[in-house]
Amino acid sequence: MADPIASLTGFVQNAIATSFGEEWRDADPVIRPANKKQTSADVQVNAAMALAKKVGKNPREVATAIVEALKADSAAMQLISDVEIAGPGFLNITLSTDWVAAQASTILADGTLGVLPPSKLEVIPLDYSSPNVAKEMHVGHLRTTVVGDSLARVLERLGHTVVRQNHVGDWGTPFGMLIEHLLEVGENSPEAELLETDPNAFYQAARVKFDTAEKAEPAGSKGDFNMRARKRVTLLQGGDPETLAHWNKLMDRSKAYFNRVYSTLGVTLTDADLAGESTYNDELAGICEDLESRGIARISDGALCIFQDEFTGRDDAPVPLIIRKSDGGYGYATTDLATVRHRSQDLLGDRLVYVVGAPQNLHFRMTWSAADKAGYIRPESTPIHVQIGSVLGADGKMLKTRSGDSVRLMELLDEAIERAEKVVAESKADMTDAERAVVARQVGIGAVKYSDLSVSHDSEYTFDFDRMLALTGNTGPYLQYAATRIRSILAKAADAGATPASAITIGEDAERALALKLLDYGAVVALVGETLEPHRLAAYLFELATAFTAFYEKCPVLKADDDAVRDSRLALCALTLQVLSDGLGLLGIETPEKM
RNA sequence: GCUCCCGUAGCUCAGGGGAUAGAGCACCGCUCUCCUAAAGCGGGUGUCGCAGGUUCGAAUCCUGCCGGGAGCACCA
Repeated sequence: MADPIASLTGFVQNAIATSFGEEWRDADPVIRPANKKQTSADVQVNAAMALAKKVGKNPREVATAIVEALKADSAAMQLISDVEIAGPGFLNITLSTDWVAAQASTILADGTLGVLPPSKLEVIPLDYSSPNVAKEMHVGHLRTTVVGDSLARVLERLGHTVVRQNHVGDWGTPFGMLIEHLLEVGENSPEAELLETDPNAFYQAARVKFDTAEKAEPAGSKGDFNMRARKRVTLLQGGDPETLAHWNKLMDRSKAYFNRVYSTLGVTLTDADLAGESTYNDELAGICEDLESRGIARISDGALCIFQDEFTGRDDAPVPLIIRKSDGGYGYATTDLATVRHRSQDLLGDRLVYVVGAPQNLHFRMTWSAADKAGYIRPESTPIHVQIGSVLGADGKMLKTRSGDSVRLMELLDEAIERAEKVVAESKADMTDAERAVVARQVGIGAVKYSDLSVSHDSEYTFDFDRMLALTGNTGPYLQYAATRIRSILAKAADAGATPASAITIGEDAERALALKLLDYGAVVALVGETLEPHRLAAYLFELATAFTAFYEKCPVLKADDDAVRDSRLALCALTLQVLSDGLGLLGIETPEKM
């Protein structure tokens, strides 16, 4: 275990137990990074204040006892070079520099980078992206896709089994209209092509046809587009083979669009991860029958509903979860009941993670609560909603184009790449066009992803190209740049025949600070796996890059005074590059070879 | 009306009950015979929305207000 706090925990617990008795062993030792304004120490132990009252001594006495017990423990003193009491009973611990160097050497040599599997490995169905067929993915989908994909990578890195679930909207009433429209324009027409290039345009065309037909012809008249659309819904839900064939054509077009976005974005989702609403079609009637027969659901205004006292609406009365509409159709409440049941009972998920927009929170809580009452969720399963905040434009409102339409995702990504290309072209004029195109994509996409991942997932955030593509500050390009600088050093070293040392030795403060920061990586990845908050990893990587830059300024590598120092510094460079690119990889961000 | 999220520096945002609340941007000033200056260093900013409470200790936890956003019966 390389992480200093985790490494110290057992020793501090021992010290507390020997000083005050075994019953206090499990008390939180409250070990935190030290407050750098107060001390030059590395970590602080704040257990004394918390324990004082409980053990009937004053905090300084408690602190003194812990210090003495620590000093008597030769194993503990292997990693501690100094421990002192400050203020009311803070315990400031300075780590042994030799220990820091040894740990850094170890995680470089064993290739773990300090990332260890958690005590319990889980099966985690992970719902993310989940766009709608025949609709443009918008920036909201972009964010759930980016955050979800990062979580998938982190959880898998830790050893969990992630079952990606792309819960696409591929079913429901609009599909009658969409299929009819597709039939009218022809499956290979330019209009059908829109499904892959501008899905909203296709959807809107169908919509307009539907709306004007409603006005132009009385419903029910022959040739009425609406009537055909409604009939098509019935056929679709009834499993009519010809209708299903049309539906499949529609799906293929949409899949092509999704895959184009995913591949531009560098996201791990494939067709194998598709688990859309349609997958649950066969289960919906059974669920309704089951819930109605057991008295969990009842008819209200013709719709089959589940009322739960803890969820009330505008008039203070319980708000219904509608599982079968009065026209006999099913909405997303029913498919989501089937979904959570499937993920719990068939996939045998532990945490059932839904990376979905924050506005759906109430819906999920109602659905899961109902599913729980129905016994659809195993006690071992915990559904979790990772709430994704809305993306806002510069005006503080939901991001829209000037004309009020939603922003087309592919256009947005293309613009990011285009802007990145300009930046790269300015500074790296010697690149070939092909090289530049690759780097521009890596940098442009990296910038977009990092800006999504560097703020907490549940806060709304303001979309701003200029800020995310800046090469200074806390941005994707800055971190990518830090990585390429290290690559450049290592490449030059290799040319000169120098190789990184197998053991890191620490002389300068900047080396020590960098090594110490590197030791935190495993703990950060583990934390992200628990809290499902990738922005903590982003923040860590920025701190690491900052620590590296300080090292880079103060400690010449290739021009070090002697070969031993140079090789040790090369090892620090190598470890930093590995952590940086591994960490960026967990965020789904590539590190260019040069930029 | 109910529920969820949010309110921290001029702006965008961090902040796992711990000491004097941080970072980036923006602004000003320095620093290249030096491994990528696409950089670094220095400079100063806050009634942590308000009021109570819990605690040795609260931006953090609890309660109540104020202000903003979102959701709340047949679209998903």
